[in-house]
Amino acid sequence: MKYEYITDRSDLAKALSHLEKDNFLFLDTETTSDRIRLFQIGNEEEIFVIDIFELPEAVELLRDLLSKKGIVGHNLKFDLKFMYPLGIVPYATFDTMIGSYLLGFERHSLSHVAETLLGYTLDKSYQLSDWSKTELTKQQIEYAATDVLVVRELFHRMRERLNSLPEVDRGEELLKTRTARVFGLRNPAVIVEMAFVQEVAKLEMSGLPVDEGEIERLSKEFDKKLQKLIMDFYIKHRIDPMSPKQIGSFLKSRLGLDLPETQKGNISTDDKTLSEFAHIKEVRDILEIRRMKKALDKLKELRGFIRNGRVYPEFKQIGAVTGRMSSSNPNVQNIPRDMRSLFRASEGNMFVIADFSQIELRIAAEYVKDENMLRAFREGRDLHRYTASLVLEKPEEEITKEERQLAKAMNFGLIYGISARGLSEYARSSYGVELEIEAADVFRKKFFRFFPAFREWHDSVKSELKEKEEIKGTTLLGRPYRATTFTDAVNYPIQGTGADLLKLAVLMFDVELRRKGLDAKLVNLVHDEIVVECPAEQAEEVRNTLEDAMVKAGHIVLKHVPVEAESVVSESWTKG
DNA sequence: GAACACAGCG
DNA sequence: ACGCTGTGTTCT
Repeated sequence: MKYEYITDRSDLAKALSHLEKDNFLFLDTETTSDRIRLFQIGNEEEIFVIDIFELPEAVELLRDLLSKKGIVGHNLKFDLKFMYPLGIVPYATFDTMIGSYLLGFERHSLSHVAETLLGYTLDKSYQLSDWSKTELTKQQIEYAATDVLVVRELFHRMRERLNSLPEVDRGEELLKTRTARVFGLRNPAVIVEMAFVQEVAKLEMSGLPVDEGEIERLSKEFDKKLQKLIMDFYIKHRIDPMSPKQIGSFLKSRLGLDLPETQKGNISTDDKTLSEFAHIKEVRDILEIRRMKKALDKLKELRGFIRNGRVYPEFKQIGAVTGRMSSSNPNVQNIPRDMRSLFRASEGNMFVIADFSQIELRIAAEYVKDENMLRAFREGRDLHRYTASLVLEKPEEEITKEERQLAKAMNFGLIYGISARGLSEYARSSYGVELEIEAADVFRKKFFRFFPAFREWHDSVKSELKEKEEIKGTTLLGRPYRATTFTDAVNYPIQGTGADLLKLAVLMFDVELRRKGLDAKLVNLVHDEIVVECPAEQAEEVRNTLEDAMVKAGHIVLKHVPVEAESVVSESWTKG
């Protein structure tokens, strides 16, 4: 393998001059706990291993060089988080780990992907070796260079595969972006994901500000209350209200309740089951204890992650098979709505919060090309109300709240792969609407009469799954998916297109921020919602910029249905 | 340590 | 009925 270990100033200048003609470079770093030790960088012919401990002045040269170059690497989020504090910001990114996700591989580490795509067996044992000592071993340096070599070979195979994905009829605008041009990419979803790597790195660095005092206060208060509730319950009934098993047998044999069984044959005591027996005092007590416990758990989780007034969650760029992100340590995508006021913009700043309205239904309408639903959206109707009026054959003005909720359950059913039993169940548990299975089936049939493209779509998915055991398709922006069940097959393209749209909106927002010289930070993303923190005096302009970016992204993804975004400026993560 | 139940979000 | 993560209990 051809590589050069650079510890000398004149060698460095010469090495970097060899890389100037390329549009993109292959890159990896080796780091100690807090900073970069080695910078491995190369083109198609050469690889240089630059020792930053020996040559700190390399940082400035790399800053200049990389500001004009695309970089190709594996899990670039990791490297970018070390590079940004040094002021090194690449012109564009291509991440072979993200490529692995997009191509639907099972495992995504460099060694797994190298094996899948190149048939290589990689030795990663040096990755965790000591990169802080003065003299690195020959093996360490060779290991460092090897990673770049592997990434280089991976890139060519991977680009070939990504560029061979089915063509889509939208997103042409994205083919002119820097990411597409620098790396020669043709699939709009791939272009979005590769560019989005930098957004995720910045998002993780920003963190999310919290009201630490309030979290401490509430923790103490809830802890006290919960202890008392548990103790009172135990004194009365001599069972642990935290144990579903004990609760199950208590409610069944001591109170004589007729509770259903779980899959494993246990007595079901979950919220949806117990809420039917909410007229019984003991059941209400259990539910109250559970609610309090949950709130306390969430507070405890948050508390352990606070560093100088913020939490720094980990975001997986492709956390779900559909392309959605996920968040952990702490998870900031499942904060209870009534606890969101615990997140407060820091001194002098405000949050700008925006979400897409009814985005998955709009996507579904466009995906199946249902003329009736598309028209309803174009006419600016409240779609749940409209559906209720069609199915119940009453004017929209006469639709009650309950009837609208029922229609909402039906509309959601479209996205999840509706069944009469599922609809009946969902209507009751999520919306408190009683609906017999027979009645649900009548509604379902009517529903499909009014939105015939959905019936045709569901039918064709079913028959395709009878012929083969899988369906392969793409989202509207060309993200590939593979489904083996009916419900997955109708859900993946819709949820996946939603993920495409959110990521595109964030990218377009960032471009506009830089153009306008605003200094807003992305601090959270929750599937159809974007949360930004910015100086209070810029908030209104940032709000307009964000909403505009979301709607413009909507126009790229959806051609036949309008996209609407709602936004607010707020001190805390709440509406208004 | 794995599997399950439960509960929060979109 | 689709997609997630965290906590705690129970089973092995």
